[in-house]
Amino acid sequence: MAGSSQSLTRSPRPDNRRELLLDAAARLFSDEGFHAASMRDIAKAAGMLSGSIYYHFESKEELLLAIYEEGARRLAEAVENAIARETDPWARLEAACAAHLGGLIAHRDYARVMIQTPPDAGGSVESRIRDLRRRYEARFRALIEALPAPGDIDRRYLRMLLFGALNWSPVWFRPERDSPETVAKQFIAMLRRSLN
Amino acid sequence: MAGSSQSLTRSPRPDNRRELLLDAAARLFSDEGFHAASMRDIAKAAGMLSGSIYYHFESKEELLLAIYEEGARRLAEAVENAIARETDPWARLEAACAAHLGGLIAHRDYARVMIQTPPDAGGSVESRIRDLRRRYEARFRALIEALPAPGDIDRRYLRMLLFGALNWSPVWFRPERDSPETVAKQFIAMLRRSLN
Amino acid sequence: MAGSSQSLTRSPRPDNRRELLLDAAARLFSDEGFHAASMRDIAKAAGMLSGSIYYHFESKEELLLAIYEEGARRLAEAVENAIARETDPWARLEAACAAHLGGLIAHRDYARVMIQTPPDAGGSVESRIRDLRRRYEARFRALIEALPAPGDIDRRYLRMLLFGALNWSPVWFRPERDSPETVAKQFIAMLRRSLN
Amino acid sequence: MAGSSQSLTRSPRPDNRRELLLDAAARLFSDEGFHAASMRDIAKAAGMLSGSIYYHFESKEELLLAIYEEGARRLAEAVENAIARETDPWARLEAACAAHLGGLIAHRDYARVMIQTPPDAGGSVESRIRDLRRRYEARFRALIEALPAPGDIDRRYLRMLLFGALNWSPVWFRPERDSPETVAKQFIAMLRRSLN
DNA sequence: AATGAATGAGTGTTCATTCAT
DNA sequence: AATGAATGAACACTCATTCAT
Repeated sequence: MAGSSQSLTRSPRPDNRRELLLDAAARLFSDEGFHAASMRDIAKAAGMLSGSIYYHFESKEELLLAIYEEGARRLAEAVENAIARETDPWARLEAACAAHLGGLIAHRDYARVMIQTPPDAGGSVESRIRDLRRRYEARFRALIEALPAPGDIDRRYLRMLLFGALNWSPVWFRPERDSPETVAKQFIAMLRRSLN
Repeated sequence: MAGSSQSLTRSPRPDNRRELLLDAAARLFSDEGFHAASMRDIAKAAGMLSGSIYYHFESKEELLLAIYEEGARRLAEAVENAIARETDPWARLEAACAAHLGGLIAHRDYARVMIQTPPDAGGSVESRIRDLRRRYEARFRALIEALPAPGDIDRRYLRMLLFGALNWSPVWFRPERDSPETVAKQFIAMLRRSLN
Repeated sequence: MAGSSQSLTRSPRPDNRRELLLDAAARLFSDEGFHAASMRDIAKAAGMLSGSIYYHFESKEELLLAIYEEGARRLAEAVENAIARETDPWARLEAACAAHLGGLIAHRDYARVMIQTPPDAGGSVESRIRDLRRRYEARFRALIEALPAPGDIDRRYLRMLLFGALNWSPVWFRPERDSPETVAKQFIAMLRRSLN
Repeated sequence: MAGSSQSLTRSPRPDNRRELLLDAAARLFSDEGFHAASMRDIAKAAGMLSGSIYYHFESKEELLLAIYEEGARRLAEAVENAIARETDPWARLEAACAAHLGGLIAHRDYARVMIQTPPDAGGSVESRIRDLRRRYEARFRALIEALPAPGDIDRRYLRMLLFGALNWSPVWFRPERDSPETVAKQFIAMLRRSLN
């Protein structure tokens, strides 16, 4: 009785400490890089001491992995929702690009961690991160495969051109200047013509 | 006989220690990142002790800057030579791209350090690095400005598309599979059509 | 029995780690000088590792400052108590000198750090140390100002004579040979006559 | 023939490099302390590289010893000349004090190194430094012993009072404000009265 | 008489991590 | 769920010193 009433009155927020920590880490990882951001700084930004992080995460690398997972989940969800509304292959690709770019604004820190983290970083969680990356990119790969009529253009280089541009966008994208839809429309417009 | 010939070919370390150090640092910075690569590791890779580095470079950041400078110098030289041979704006841009991609193969570590180093990293040498980056990118900016007939495509997004693809290329470019000339030709072909 | 008494006397390190560290640092700073004493040595003398110091003190200089503060606090307290018991200006000055010399015995290491640390040492904590020094010396300055009848003697040089002797005393003072009261009485006797 | 003519034309300055080095070291030792002053800094201040010092001095400690010796020599010479002109014991002591204080101005860096160097610093040259110090102080000890009529004042404390004041004088002595003769006259005036 | 280049131990400090409480 | 306190290895960097030239 006492126990149940206690569990009802206490802690109005279930596990928001983990989220807080994730947000703080995402910001520091994306701003300063994985190695330059210290557990102390992350803890301080989340309002706790560095040792306390280890109640929520086993290690710094697991923290990175969790951010990567969360970032991939959010971006994938946005892309999924966007392409579900379109049927034309080019429209689907453009919607995916717009959703990806939109995700960079909405989830800036998580997205930048995803993109900046080199494929060989992360030590013990390296393979799991590579998996997430591959799975996320697979969506775009499929969307490009679904395009009609390659013509004399190698589909692979088309993919690399688009991938590169999307992944590099955090460097130059400014929400106050660029809109995800406009950028996506322009990118697709340039490439679309090359396949007709 | 052996003695005299030896005295001619002697001097096992004339003045190439600085270069050796630069090469080792470039490899480690590009493989593991600036912060993850330690001065001890760099020194060991160059066959000396960590303290000895400081005879040649004032700090780790100065080492990074030196690599950046050398990388920018080599890539710029390659690009300069390439575009000097062409007059047509599109041909010049394609030659520049091929030279840039070729430089990624010839000077892989230096080039990757240049590209991976985020614009806000580097502490005290940050501004000098940003300068080098800007100067190198200015070449491509000029080449794109020189293109005829923008049409309904925003030149800025064309530049971002190409920049992104070029800068991302170290991630996917494999010399045994991709040739700089082929990639450049395909990239330019895709974009050229969009402006006619 | 043994168990319960043990649980009462337990806690081998309650919160005296900071004090322990301060004592160790004071001894090493006073014996070898600020620069010659290493954080590793200080830590070892306090029974911990060098990194552990930084949980208690932000830097070596903050450690110096803390010692200086503690030393100044103890000496000032002793002097304050001593002069409070006297009303005659000369008796007050003599009591202050005796208390100062007595403090050199009771808090030898702290006092020697105070006196040996040159006014221009200490880097970032320099100004705070200078402040402490000035405040401590102000007591003696005031006591000397309160003396009657300067005569043809410049009060400033009287102060310098006494200051110098007091500050130099750690060099020659030996508790087994000199008593604070005797030394103070002799010093004051010599100077008192010069003002009548 | 070639040799002798060479030795005549070359090097118009016989061994001024050693002096230059000594001056530079004295300044740095006195300004920053023995441990804080590095051989690199000393060398740079003397216009050479750190390794070159070792042609002139066997070690950093030998450099310290040399400065101490030179300082003691200069001060002793000044004191000797000064007391030779006086016959009255008090006049001789006052002349010695004035000469000592005058030496602090004329040979500021050397004198400060002498006074600031704690008796236990210097490692292998420690005993030789202690010797020099003792020998210098012996002069003053003898001058005080030569004073007439101790009265009820312990001669030892008179010596400590004067020694302390003289040794502490670098802390407060400012040539633009204090003259060696005035300070010496005032100091001696205060003490003289106490022995009559 | 001095240099260029290096050494290896040492500096103060920070790191991710642990663990009893 | 988090803290206070510590660990031990690592960090970038500096040190006095050496030595072939």
